Amino acid sequence: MTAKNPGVQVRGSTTGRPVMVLFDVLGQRWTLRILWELRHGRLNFRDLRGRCDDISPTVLNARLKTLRELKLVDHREGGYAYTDQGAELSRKLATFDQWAERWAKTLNPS
Amino acid sequence: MTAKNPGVQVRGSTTGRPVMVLFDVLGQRWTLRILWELRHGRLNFRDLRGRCDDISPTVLNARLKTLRELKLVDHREGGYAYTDQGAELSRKLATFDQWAERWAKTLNPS
DNA sequence: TCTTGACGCTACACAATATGTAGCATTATG
DNA sequence: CATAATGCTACATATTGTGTAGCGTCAAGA
Repeated sequence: MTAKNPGVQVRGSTTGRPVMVLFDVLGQRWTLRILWELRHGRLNFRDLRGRCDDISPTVLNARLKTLRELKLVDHREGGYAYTDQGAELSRKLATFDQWAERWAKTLNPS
Repeated sequence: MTAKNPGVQVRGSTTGRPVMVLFDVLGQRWTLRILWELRHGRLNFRDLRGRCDDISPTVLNARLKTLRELKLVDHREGGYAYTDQGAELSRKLATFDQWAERWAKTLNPS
């Protein structure tokens, strides 16, 4: 499964519509989690892996490769971090946190 | 892999933090797509399947089951549709569309 | 009362992906 | 040199998804 650029056809869609490309990559296991954990700042491979409950390095590497290709994450001295675009996306993901808290309350009013 | 309620421990996380539950389910293949397609209004199983590029019915059913358990989707006469909570979430997803369009332009300035 | 068709699935064999552990190659440090 | 940290890769096993067939229920028409 290779990440495709938006504008190109993608698994599960014949449109190549950018949002489909995004959903395709976010819908892979661990991608959302990785983006979420990078909010802690630039992290090296092993630290990021630790934050992600010791995800298999095979998968972590595959996801990081995709995220780099899609210019959501970069890799420099010191480790992995958001690009500007990735930071924008992560700000969107951050809003899911508050939403999920409210959602959880209505699900488990306990 | 069963969907767990927020507040309960979840695959890939020891916190049970609600946003992790959300990322867990959104990170399964097809979940984002299914939520996206439901923006067309209430759809029956076969129509929804058609919108999702004829996804395997096995997976569609599994995802719908999870989404119903998490009260993001309901199933009534006429088919599947968002709950109020699901509609809130889908509004968040809708903003990804515009974002992805801009992102695509910077990726492929063509 | 017999089709016929729509619908919501389930079964199942096969294919693709993820997991988990080991460990290699490179670089820096003592 | 030896040691340790880092960024991975290899690989066998386990989990998940795919794709096709088709079943059971219901409702409408002949």
